[in-house]
Amino acid sequence: MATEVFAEEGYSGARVDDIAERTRTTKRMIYYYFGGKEQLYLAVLENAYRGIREAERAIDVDHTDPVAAIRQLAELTFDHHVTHDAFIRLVAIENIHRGEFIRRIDSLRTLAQPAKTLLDEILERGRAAGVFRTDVDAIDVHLVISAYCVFQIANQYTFGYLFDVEFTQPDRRAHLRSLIGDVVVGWLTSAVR
Amino acid sequence: MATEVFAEEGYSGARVDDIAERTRTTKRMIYYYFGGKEQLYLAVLENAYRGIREAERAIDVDHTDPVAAIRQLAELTFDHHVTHDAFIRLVAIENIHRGEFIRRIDSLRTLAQPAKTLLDEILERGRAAGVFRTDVDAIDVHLVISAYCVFQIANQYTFGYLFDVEFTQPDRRAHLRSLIGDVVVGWLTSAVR
DNA sequence: GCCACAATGTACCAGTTAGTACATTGTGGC
DNA sequence: GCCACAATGTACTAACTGGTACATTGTGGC
Repeated sequence: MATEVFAEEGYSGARVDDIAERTRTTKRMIYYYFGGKEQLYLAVLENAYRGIREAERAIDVDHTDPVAAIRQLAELTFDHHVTHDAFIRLVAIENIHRGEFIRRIDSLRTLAQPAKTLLDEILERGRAAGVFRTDVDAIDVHLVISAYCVFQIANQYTFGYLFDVEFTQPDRRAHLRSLIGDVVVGWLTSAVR
Repeated sequence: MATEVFAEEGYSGARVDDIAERTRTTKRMIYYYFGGKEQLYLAVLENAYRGIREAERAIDVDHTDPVAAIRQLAELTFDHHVTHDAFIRLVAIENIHRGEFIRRIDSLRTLAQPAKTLLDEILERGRAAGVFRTDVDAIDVHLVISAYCVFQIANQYTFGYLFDVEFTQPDRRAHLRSLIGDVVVGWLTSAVR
């Protein structure tokens, strides 16, 4: 699929002929239906984000206990990233291009809301129960969780090589998974200095 | 410089002619001294890592208080990443290539040690003082800090666009900077569940 | 001054690649 | 069966790009 080729090779590295061959169509068809390489990439990017947000909406955390809920959210987000590495590669590529393509896809902005709403709700419950610190908002938490989950996939090669960590080994992965839960719970339940 | 061109355009996106022009030499010279595009990229990568590790060694945290020390380390690492975004872009590119180039530069592995040693020492002091949790090692902490600091630069365009966050705005940056300190301190000083 | 060789300039090539012109084939409506 | 037009196949090109052949110039040693 075109997604894989772009995720694998980057925008300039991806070859339209290559994509045509792998999708068992012809380059002629790609130009007929998409218009050009750039539009194809835009379609791939939009499609990837749409798919990921769809999957994200399935993340349902229905604990009454906000501490358990936030831990579960962190760990499910972790799992989610592990199973969508092509998407993460695509996002990395898009950031190399300073987001010049994604900025042209207006429809994606609204897709980010569900994640934020769920977090808002958990945080609010935790604050009301007096177990969460009060100087943290949903974006902060989402940033911390995303950063960790994305990094652990996106930068596994350089970090793994330099610090001799095998990110894909099951034991290691289980450790990494519980780690982000510990980090977020420990942080949110600590006192405001 | 060649570093900038690779950081800006990626490996396949970078043009040898372009690099030649910007360095005010000729393509001929690049082939004469480096041998080819790939060797030039390897030299750029090695050079970038060497520079960053050099700068990292200057991060000196000499508090007796391990809590203050770890916060300072997190915040200095944050500053460090803010000022070295070309390096971060290069690392992102290298990870897109699954680290195939960096793996050929043996000399880089040993450079990662100082960061780990410093962390080991702070953690040890904190555990001895009974203020840090005991189920965390230096790599864990380094991973959490790196993930956050790298992400906040590397993914600023997509995350910023989707969640409407302006990462470069001074107020925002100050908030992000203290945030990683809060996260790490809150986490490390929390109880092991 | 001259030699050996390092450093550099010039012009080029062979392979690749996004994109297209043009011809041909399918197909749904009547 | 035939028309209009959508869908597809074929063959091409113009521009680019990494890499090189060959000629020329600088330079340190004697």
